[in-house]
Amino acid sequence: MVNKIQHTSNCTDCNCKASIFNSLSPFELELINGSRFQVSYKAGEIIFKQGTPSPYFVCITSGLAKIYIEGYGKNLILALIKPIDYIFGPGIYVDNRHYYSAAAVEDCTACLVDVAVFKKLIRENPDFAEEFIKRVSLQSIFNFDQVISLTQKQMHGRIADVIFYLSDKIYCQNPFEMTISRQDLADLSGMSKESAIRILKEFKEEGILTTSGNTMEILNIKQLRQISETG
Amino acid sequence: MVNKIQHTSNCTDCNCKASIFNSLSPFELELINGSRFQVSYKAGEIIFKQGTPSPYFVCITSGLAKIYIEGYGKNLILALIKPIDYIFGPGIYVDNRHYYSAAAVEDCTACLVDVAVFKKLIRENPDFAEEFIKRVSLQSIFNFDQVISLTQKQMHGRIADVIFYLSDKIYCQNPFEMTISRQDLADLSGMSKESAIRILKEFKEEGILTTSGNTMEILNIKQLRQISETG
DNA sequence: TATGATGATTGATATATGTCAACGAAGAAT
DNA sequence: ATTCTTCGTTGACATATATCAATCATCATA
Repeated sequence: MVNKIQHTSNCTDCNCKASIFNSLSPFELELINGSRFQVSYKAGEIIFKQGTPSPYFVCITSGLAKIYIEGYGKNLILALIKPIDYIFGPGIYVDNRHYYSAAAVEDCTACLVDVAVFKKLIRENPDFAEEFIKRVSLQSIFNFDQVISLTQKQMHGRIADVIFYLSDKIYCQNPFEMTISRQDLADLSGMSKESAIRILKEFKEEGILTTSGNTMEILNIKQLRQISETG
Repeated sequence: MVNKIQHTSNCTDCNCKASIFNSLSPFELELINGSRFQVSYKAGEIIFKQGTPSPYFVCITSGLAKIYIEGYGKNLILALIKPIDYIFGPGIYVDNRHYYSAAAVEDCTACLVDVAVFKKLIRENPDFAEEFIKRVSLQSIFNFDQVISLTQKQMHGRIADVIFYLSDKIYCQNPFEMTISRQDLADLSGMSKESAIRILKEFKEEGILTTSGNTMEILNIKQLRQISETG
């Protein structure tokens, strides 16, 4: 399932490293580089499973991945991860276990870095530590928004939120190609696949958006925003 | 609303400081002490509001507080905070704003510490930084459990989860005195107050728990656990 | 071309849950 | 004691949402 690939370059020269690494010195980057290896995943493959040990810090360098909690019979997607971004879990500083699973949505390549090296740098480089805490904080804030959407909005509002998430944060264009499945859409918005499809259909009927094949275009952003805000 | 109170002691001798401060030296504690002041809140009073600047790190030294997100028409209680625990928000490292509100559920006293001092110590003391990250991580893990409960369990399971939270984590005894309102119970479990009351009534009818006045006792822990797990 | 397999879509139905309104209880204020 | 206010409780009802089953579309494979 996991194919190790030769190092294609080194971290110092890498132009696709996550922004958090900007706070590292060349020497520190070399440390990262020494423990790093590169892996590729095919769409659908699992990167790691909830509950398993967490020896690596995962940085997605191409493709699209999802992180999701395996709950009671269904999954909740916490976020989609695109390049250049990394996946870290709260377990790293608790019991070194994953508290969610990760899987490739599109074919992916990733750099894996030894967690011990990462933690060492957190201790030694305050700028790096601050960047890390900042990143964790941003993720928390995002999760807060998500929880409020999931627990206090009805299905229409939740789907609207997810569509904006895809358009604004993930694909970053308006007619965009949905590389996630309807099930993923449902797992992002905390509802059944059938319900998600029905809402999408209603949106199409009302002229709020169109789909053709896997391409989706938001036609009436204002109205969709309205739906998002009125719950 | 907020009454400043004289310092009753100093941080070095304080026997009610949060465990994270154990990693600080006497000198560092003195830094904290210098910027610290003590405040008391009456039950119901707001400690800080979502959206406002976040100049202090708040440590609850007596009483019970709640942190909650003000959403669309209703609130979601993220956690109850009891002594000796502290309230920190993700905004501290982002834009220095609060991303949730805090209020006293019971009469409370709290120590407020300048965020700048706190951040300075995070930079200078790696043990302190690690403890902080660990604490943030634990909070994240707790939030994950909460989100899954809220989004994937039905009302009975959610109420069961909240009752265990109160009994095991907050009041830490089995017949316990509920100092939170029914509305708080509802805001903890993401449902309407009426629904929360109805579930409680069913649990009483089935002999799972009893209430008299504000005292609640779980009679059938096994069955309640079962309800929590089957959603 | 035929044949599956997988995912997307639709319809019918049951039910979990919120909303609204009324009422009761307990305490605070007059 | 009386009034008022807040909180807890209950019932009736509407509806948001999941579930189940069937059909359809698409694509890989024989």
